[in-house]
Amino acid sequence: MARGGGLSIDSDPIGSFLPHEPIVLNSFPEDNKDNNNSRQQHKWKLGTNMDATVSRKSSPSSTSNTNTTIPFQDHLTSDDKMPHLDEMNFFPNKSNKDDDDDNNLASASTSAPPSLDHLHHTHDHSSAILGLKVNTGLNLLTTNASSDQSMVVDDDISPNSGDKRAKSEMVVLQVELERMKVENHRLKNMLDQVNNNYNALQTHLVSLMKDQMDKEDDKQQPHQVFDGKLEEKQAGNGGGALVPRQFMDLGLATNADTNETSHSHSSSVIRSQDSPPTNNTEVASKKNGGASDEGLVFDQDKKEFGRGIEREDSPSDQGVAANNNVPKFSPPRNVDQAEATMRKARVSVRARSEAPMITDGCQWRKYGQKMAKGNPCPRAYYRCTMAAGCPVRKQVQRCAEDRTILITTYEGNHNHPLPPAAMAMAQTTSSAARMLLSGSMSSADGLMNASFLTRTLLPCSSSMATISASAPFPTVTLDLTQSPNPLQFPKQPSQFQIPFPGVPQNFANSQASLLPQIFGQALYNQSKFSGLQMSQDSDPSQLSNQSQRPPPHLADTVSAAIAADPNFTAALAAAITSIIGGAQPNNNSTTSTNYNGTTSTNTSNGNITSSNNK
DNA sequence: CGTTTTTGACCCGCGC
DNA sequence: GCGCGGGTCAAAAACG
Repeated sequence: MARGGGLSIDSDPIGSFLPHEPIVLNSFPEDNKDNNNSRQQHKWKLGTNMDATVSRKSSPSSTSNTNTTIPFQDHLTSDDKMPHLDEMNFFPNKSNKDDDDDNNLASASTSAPPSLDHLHHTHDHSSAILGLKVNTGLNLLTTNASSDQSMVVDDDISPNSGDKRAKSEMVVLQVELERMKVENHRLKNMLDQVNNNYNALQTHLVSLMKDQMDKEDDKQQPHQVFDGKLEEKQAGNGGGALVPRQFMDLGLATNADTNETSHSHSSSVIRSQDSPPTNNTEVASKKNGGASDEGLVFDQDKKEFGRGIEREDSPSDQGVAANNNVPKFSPPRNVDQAEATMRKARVSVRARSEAPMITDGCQWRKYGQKMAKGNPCPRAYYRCTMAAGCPVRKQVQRCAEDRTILITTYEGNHNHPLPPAAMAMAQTTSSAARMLLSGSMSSADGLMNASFLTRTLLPCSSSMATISASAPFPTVTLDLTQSPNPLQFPKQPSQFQIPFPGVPQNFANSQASLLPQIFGQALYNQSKFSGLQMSQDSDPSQLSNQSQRPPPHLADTVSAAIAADPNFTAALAAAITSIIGGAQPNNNSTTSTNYNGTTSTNTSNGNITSSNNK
């Protein structure tokens, strides 16, 4: 049981909410400890999409679930065969049933798709139509459908018409020709449109696949990550104003890896652009011996586990070090030492749970346990085992004051795709870390963030999030132990207690695993907003003002995710979708903010403390 | 047999 | 320099 206990717990819940990715979720059998899980899932995901597309092409009617997309796929299909207008059968069931359909032509002729149908019929029953036209004059578009059959009969019955009739036919034919020209033009436009859609889709698909590839590359060449950082750092040193800061993005890699859409690029953008600060500047504050094996794979790991430079210089690095960043990196050994003094951002989650660990969707391996000072409960150290060399670690410890409270502290960013459940937590920690980091840029910003957090994210809770940048690591603490408080979540508790099908879980676990989602989203948005604000307003007072009145959309998003939807699954999905769909926050502007090392405390709620030491 | 946990030892940073 | 505390390693044990 204990073996892979994390797994058995992990196999779970959050994932199963996401309707979008049933395959992924189902692919998490409880006992499957295979590290390849996540990768496989993503393969499946991609494969599924591809298959779906193909199947739609081959047999449009075969798709069952994605009804909304079928028509579009059909368009694509038709578009593939562009030339055959007649095959653009928008109403296959009607096809050539004539009469009744013709009755609809008149009214339909004003809209494009029906006109196609119309065209169909004009080809097949031109004679009938002609007969019709003869009797109804030029009133083609309005009442021509009055009695199609009778017209045909008339045509048959009275073949011996005079010249007038022939002239009338000519006129009718001309008119009809004219109309068909218009129809043709319209159809051409439609084709163009469909074609454009198809091309857009194709482009999108290609870009997605390209992103996928890029992610793979990123994994293999994480040095890129440090590019921006170094440059920034050098720039900062050159300016003399910047003190080496400690940045880290928790879970960003996860985002990049798991969010298959436009997200991927954003993560790289963040790393290279905005973050001089952010980045995995996972400080090399660790001991030497720690580096051993894992450090060879990723720079992050080197930074994380080893003294960095030594390992980067080591031949074993060559594979990865082939990239051009190493030269940039090697010079500043001083920088590396300076980094050693920098701190790691951490995200701590407090939740009531009887379980030894909260559910976060990842696989963890315990690698150590220690008695921590001031706490009779031992602190356990876990390492993410979902991928070799994943630098993410977490500490789990029970609260000394209240042993029902489990404190889980995350640090590091995943270097592999994650299942939605894990992504949720990763996103949460990532967002929180980003927020923290952006807050650490300056006391003013930190103030804003702190205030923001409580006022927007947690309007009904004054003590659920704590930002503490105290030594040695800046930490965001998400306190999930109070959510059951009816005063704080007046009507929500039932939602958070929704049992997850097939996943026996206690309430605490639910909280621990779900609430972070909401936090994550809100924090994420908040962080985003923070960056935005910083880019536009540098006046702390304005920032404070901003913090006083959070943007409505933020509150809306959060509250919508939490409360609006009675089905928490949907709410969760919405939250995740929002996260995935949104662009990564761009904290670029914050990089110019000096790290002034001040300590400030926001006592607005008496719970938010943002302090930067050193 | 492979994987995970346990646990003592070790390393490192920090404060005195 | 020394001790303390935090964090990690790695051999041994345990487990499935």
